[in-house]
Amino acid sequence: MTKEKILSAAQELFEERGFDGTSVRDIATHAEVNVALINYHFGSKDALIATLIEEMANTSFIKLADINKSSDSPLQKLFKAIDVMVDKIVDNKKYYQMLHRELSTLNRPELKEQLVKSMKRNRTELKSIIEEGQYKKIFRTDIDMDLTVSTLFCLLHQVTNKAHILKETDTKLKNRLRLHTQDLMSSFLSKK
Amino acid sequence: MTKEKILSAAQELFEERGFDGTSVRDIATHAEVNVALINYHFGSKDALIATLIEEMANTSFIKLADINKSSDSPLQKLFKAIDVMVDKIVDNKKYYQMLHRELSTLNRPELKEQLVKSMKRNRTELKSIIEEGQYKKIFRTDIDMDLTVSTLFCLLHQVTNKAHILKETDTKLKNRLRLHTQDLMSSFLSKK
DNA sequence: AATATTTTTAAACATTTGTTTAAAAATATT
DNA sequence: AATATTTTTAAACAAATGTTTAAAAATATT
Repeated sequence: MTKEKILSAAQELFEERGFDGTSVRDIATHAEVNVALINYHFGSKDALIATLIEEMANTSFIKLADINKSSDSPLQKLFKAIDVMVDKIVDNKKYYQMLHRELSTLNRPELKEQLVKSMKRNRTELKSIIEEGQYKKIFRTDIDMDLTVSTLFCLLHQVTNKAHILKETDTKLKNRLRLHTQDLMSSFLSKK
Repeated sequence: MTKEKILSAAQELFEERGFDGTSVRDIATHAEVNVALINYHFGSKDALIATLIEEMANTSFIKLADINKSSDSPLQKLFKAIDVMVDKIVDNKKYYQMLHRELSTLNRPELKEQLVKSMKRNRTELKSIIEEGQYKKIFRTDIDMDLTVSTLFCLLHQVTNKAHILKETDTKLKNRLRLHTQDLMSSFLSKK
């Protein structure tokens, strides 16, 4: 109970102010709990962050494997993958905002590695969808695969940072993002 | 002399560890200067940051206006603009890395506003290039302009974060980035 | 019911933070 | 050369940080 209260208070404050910007006293106050309990239950602030990052690593994993296994065409798979990613990212805007913020701040390599690893799994799934399309002669092969996959991800994640975009309702935002991304990727990958 | 020493030490450390991660004593040591001189010359750490952000706002402005004024075709203009931006961003990787890191951390609205403003000028220039292409019936008009411009910028800026990409030489990196971006944008914007 | 264990509390601790002070040194002005 | 101003220094300051402590309270075990 206390542990959960601390964890959710920490997550909430971290999303808002970042790891460094949040003190253990902030967390304790917000969780309505004594300061010492954070160290009692987690050992240290760093350990608390590590616990939360483990959870983050799972949250940031997007299930694309099923899509990849289906019998859809590569383009259909790509579109479905974009669908799933757009939903997940827009539904967890604040979380992804924190993820990227901390990813560029975090100075503890093991924790960073954990986050990068979970994101890499998504990249791999997406890459194999595109490669299937190339193998089936539907997609161009003369592309920079690495930058292409990166582009797709950074394009989706950009919404978490753009204040003016975030003003829209989630439904509208999802639609815009989905259409734009699918349009962009299919224009780029389709053979001329 | 002292002021400059402090400023460049601060910039260096901020690029590495961020505003919050750098203490005034870090800066003083690195600049080989007494701690009190930071407050003597700048008033406060915050004022030092503000001074540096002002410089940053100028650095992050990329001169695209000349390109826009030339008699090139919209596609040529777009390609030239990408050229210029790729050069600037790759040549100032660390700086842009800091820019985006702090942009998501900074809690002082006036400073944030300053940075956003200088970046907005680049967006405006790029938008007008694309709009000219649309007006001249060379580019598609059924696109999400806002997301398109955002995509272009986040795509270019992504290199500052991807460790595996940064291992390459600048020349190679610039080439890859330029080719990929130009390819992507022309595939997307060209009418079918 | 008595005892042992776990959890919570308020207070203190040691560091680190940005900042100020007051004297010393360096430089500029007369 | 004497004086005034600016710059630099070492030391101290107050506030905030993460953490520990030792006693109290709550809970579990016997």
